[in-house]
This record gives sequence, structure tokens and C-alpha cells, in this order.
Amino acid sequence: MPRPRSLTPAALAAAALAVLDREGLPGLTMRSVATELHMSTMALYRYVPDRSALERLVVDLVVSGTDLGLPAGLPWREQLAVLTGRIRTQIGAHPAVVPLLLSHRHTSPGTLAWGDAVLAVLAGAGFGARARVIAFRALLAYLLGALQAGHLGPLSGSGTGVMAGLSGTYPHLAATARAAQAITAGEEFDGGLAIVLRGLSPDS
Amino acid sequence: MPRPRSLTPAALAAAALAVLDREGLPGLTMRSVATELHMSTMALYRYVPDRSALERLVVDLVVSGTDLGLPAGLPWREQLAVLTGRIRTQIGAHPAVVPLLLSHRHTSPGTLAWGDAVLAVLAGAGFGARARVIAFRALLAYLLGALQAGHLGPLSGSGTGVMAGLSGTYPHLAATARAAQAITAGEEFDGGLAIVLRGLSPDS
DNA sequence: GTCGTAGGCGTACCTCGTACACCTAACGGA
DNA sequence: TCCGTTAGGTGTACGAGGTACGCCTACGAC
Repeated sequence: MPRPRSLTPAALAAAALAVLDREGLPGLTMRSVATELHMSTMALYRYVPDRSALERLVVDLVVSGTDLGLPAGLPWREQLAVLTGRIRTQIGAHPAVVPLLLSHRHTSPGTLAWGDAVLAVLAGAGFGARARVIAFRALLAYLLGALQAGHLGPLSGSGTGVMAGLSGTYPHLAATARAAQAITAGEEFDGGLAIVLRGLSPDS
Repeated sequence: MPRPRSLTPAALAAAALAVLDREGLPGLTMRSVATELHMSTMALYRYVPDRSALERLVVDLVVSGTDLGLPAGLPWREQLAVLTGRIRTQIGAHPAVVPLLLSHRHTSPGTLAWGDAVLAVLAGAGFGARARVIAFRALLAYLLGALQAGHLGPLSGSGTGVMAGLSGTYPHLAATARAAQAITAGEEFDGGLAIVLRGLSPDS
């Protein structure tokens, strides 16, 4: 067995995440990651079969940092809120991974582990198989949608100027956009999450 | 004023959508759209400044087909369900646009018009400014997330084989994946939507 | 008919992912 | 101690895609 590997998958993922955080998704290229590691571009292909696999490593690095432990005795809605809030925090620290999350959520161990934890809570709360599927997907859809929305500039961001021109054509949108500026991303996420959680029920 | 344009933006969008439907997102290139129109690649740049603008046209073409009319006297939750269902139908007919929707939802007139209609319903239901923002974003987040989830292969799709190997590591996930196969995409979407709608309330 | 403007096009460049062939470092066995 | 094997590391090059640039040309107004 000649020549040990000089890189662990984790180190690769960390380098890629560093590039991603610094330069954003368009800046994440095989060349830029290789440079970050002081290697040649092609050397990366000794560790991953293609770019997609590299992305998966990054997603997993971010998501797998999520604490899945839950204090006993917490009501199930709050358990879900905790798990969802935690993964949002993890991902929120690296906004540029959000688009990657979409394509790799089925294949990353970290994501799967989180899903398993959520389903465990639902099962414990008495959700039957069918209700569990629906509830899980709904929660996941909200999470992904909300992350997405938060990621690519909130309406409130550059909204002001844009919205001014809209008050004629889209009056409700314009009015709401004004109100939106007083709401933080966290409040918005938690508010939306509360809506989804309130709608969940073991017998639906 | 010499030489009238031989193409309308709508025709451009239609051609791009045709390519998109036929070859999927990776098949949508400036070259392929130009070929579809029997033009040279660079001729497209007389109509759009860049690829992103072309994408916006496609998104708008798909979304703007949504009927925003509502029968009077319908309860607000059902009004929202109708509007949401309609836009899902529109987009569902062209699954490959889903990823584009994310990047262009702020800038497409069709999307804005739909948002305005939704906000009108919420306002009519007595939602205050703040509650309206939260409710709207939550609904939008669910919609986008659900479309996304439906788009890139459902867990149920290739899931069977994959899940077999997971029953050890992710027991709940494996069990739920099995149950998921008995649920259609439509039931899943409607079920999740019902959850969100149930959670909505004018005074939150 | 002529002229100016804008539509249409060919070429070329840059960036990316990655196939391929080569060099070389390191470890086990002799 | 030396050597062969094997996998790590690299340079080069190709094809795809977006698009800047400059030329040619069709068309409508006068």
C-alpha cells in the first residue's frame, strides 16, 4: 500500500466550504478549491468522482453539525421547532450552500439523520404512516422554501426602490413590502414555522 | 425606423419553453434556443441582454397563465387553496422551470401578480400588515419547497432500492419511505397545503 | 434611389468540468 | 539496502457554454 492520502474528505469539504463562504456559489469551482488546498485541479479527482460529489461533501459538512438531541418531556411541536431551528441555524451560517442543499438532500448522511430525527418525533407524537409522510414533507418543504427565500435577497432588501414603482400595478404587494421591512428574517422564519406547526396534527 | 423585429418576446419565451420541456434545464442554452428559432446564437442578444433575462421570460410565460379570478363568497382559506393550486398546476406542467422560478420570482410580472392576488385575499380576511407578511411568506415558502421536492425526484421514486440499505441507520426514514410510495404527488401537495392553511390565522 | 438605423451573424475568447497520459513518492518484500 | 508496485499528484488539452466585437444587410423614411 504505497503513498498514503494526504487529504481527508473532511479537509476537502472544509476547503470547499471556505471557498463557498468567501466567494459564493459561482466562485466554487474545481480550480478554486484546488488552489485553496495548494494542489492541482486534477488532484481533487483522486478524492471525488466529480463536482457533484464535492458539493455533497460540503452539504454534509454543514448539515451534520446539527445537534439532534432533544430534552425529554418537551411537547412534540416544540421538539420539531427545536430541530428545525437548529438546522436552519447551521445552514444560515453558510447561506451559499442553500442551492446545493436542494440537489443533495437525499444523498447526504447529515440530512438523512436530521430527517430521521424529525420522523422519530412525529412517530412518537402518534402520527400514523400516512400522516407522517405528509407532515414530514410539509415541514421539509417549508424549511427549504424559507431558506431559499431568505437566501436570495429578501423582498425587503432591495425592495424599497423596486416597490415604489409597483404601488400602481400591485397595490397589496407594495403595501406588504413596506410592512415587511420591519420584520427580521428570524421573526419571519419563526412565524412561518409556527404556522406550519400549528397546522400539524396526528390525525389528518 | 428600419427593419422591424422579427420576433416578439413571447415567441422567444415560447421557443425557450419548448426547448426546456423537451430537453430539460441542462438542455436550455443560448445555442439550443437559437437553433429552435432558426436563428444564430448571437441574434438572441438583440432581444435579451443575457441568459438570465431569457429565463425570466420563460418563468413569466409559465406563471402568467395562472387564472387569478376567484368566485365571490368562498372562504378565504379556500381562496388561497385555489390560487395556490392553480399556480402549482401551471408550473407542474413544466417541471423544468422550477429551479428557474427560485431565481426569478421577484422579477417576473406573473409571479408578482399572483402574489398580489394572494395578499388581497389575506387582507380581505382581516390579516394585519405583519400577519400578512408572515402568512404570505410561509405560503410562498411551502409552495416553492413543495414544487422543488416534487421536481427533483420524490423520495418514493428511486427510493425503494436506496431505502433498503437505510433501514439500519435511519429506521424511521426507511419506514416512512415505504409508506410514501402509496401517496401520490397531488395528495402530498394538497395535504401539506392543508396543514399550512390550517395553521394560518388573522391574529397571529 | 439613397441613407441611416437596427437586425442578424461569424468569429473568437474566457471559464468550467474533466479525460488522459505521465511522473513520482512511498511502502512491502527480498 | 534496494527494488518493484501501486496509488497520489500534475500538465495538457478538449468540448461546452456565455457572450463581446465588428461586419454585413434589410428595410423604411425621405
